[in-house]
Amino acid sequence: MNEISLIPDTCADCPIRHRAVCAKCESDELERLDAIKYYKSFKAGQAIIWSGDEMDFVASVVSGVATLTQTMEDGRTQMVGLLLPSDFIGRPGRPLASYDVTATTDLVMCCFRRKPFEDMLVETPHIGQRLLEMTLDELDAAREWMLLLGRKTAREKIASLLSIIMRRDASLMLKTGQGPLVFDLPLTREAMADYLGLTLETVSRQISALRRDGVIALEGKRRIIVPDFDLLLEETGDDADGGMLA
Amino acid sequence: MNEISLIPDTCADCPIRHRAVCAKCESDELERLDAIKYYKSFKAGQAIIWSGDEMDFVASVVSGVATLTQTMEDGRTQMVGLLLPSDFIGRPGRPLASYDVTATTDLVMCCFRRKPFEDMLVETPHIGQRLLEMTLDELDAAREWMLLLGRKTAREKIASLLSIIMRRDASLMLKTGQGPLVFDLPLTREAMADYLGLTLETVSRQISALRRDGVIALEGKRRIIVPDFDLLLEETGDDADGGMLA
DNA sequence: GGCGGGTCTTGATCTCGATCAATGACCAGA
DNA sequence: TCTGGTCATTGATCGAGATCAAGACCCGCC
Repeated sequence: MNEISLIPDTCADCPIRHRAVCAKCESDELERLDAIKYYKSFKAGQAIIWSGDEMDFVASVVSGVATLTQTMEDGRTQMVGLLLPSDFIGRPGRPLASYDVTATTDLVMCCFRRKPFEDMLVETPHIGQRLLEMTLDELDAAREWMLLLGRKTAREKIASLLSIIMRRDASLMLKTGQGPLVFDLPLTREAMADYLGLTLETVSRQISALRRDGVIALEGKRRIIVPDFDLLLEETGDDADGGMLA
Repeated sequence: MNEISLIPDTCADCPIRHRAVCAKCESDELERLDAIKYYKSFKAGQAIIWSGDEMDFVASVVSGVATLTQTMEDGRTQMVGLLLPSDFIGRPGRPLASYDVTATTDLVMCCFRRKPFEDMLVETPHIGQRLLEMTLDELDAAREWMLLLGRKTAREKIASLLSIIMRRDASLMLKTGQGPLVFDLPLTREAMADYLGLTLETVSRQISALRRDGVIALEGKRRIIVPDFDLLLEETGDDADGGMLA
């Protein structure tokens, strides 16, 4: 039950050491960060922050998956961020949260008290430089996502989401021999719908359709098997070369 | 015909001096920037950059409006950025353009040669700090945009776009007496459709509907008159307080 | 002053995904 | 073992926006 074993003893042991906001830090900078940081764990489904909450910290996702969502007055919900290990939560200089943040799997965060973090942002350039890189990457991802939301069909949206999740946690992915790739969806059908701008029924139908057509196979509800990754890519509507950024 | 008169003589005269990437620069930093900069003008409709092009500069929009768009193989197009004066074009460290950039009005850009700009980014923290702020703002805007694309109705999308354009160039806006606000759309119906993830026919129909319902009035095709801004805001689907970021 | 092309509007019809509704699968707890 | 709850699937029908099509408006140009 206790997830404390997943919390790294030192930054050197940290699974996101080389990809998170601290990636460029020297050991003296890490020591300074160490003094203002603490770990926090959440269970799958638990709310981390509500939009409008006061936020006295910023954080990195150490393990697990969280989502950023916006909700309209009448309840319509859109996911606007999918946070995987090493991703950053919060905005320096902003005291109130702008989005709802929810853990969709069990999750560990490495939190930094906001004020001292902001001071370090000014004083130690490595953190600001890394945060700029990460923010530019997120902006690129947001722009791909906008193309998906505005112009892709439901089937293309599902195929795109599957390939995005596969790519983003490629390191954690289970490989079965040569070809087929296996991974677990960290999202419910409803969360997938909120990501894609669809209803959960349409998500379910399109997953069934992709299964019928042999593009994917299922093991239980959450485990996806992709026998041929190129076949999945063709269904995304992206360019053959992945439509990825040059 | 010659737009050269719109090019500022010195940075002190520059209309975007206090909002662009150079906003935090001291005079010595401005001098360094000055040595690597040049102005470039474009006519309405002209392509500035194609996705995949080599880009040996980054730039600020000085005056006019440009768009960032992505196009799928079959021609489906989605706008992913609307660049108004002071907005930044290009990504430090990236030699190839990721998006098509097009001038939708006559436009002046202040370009910086990329390599020396990247050097300054490392050496003078003010530029990197400002670029980080601007990028975080763009990311917030992209997330609002995702909510619009994924969950808003066609009518809400149009109302949202109108209020976004009004807000963003509020400074340039023509005020007629007290209440009614007047502004010119810097986009064709087709560009609006690409912004909103709609067809141009639907854009046209919804604009007509908002006109019929008295939410807006038209003067020609491009000039919009808003008799009551609150009425327009109600049509956007956003929270009463603008749904804006805390 | 009429012609041609770009831009915009409006109408008729179709279709994809939403909505409404029922059922199934799975699991934790009584 | 049964029960209630969450999550997912599938079917029937509806409707917002896409698509196809026809004109209107506007402006520069020969």
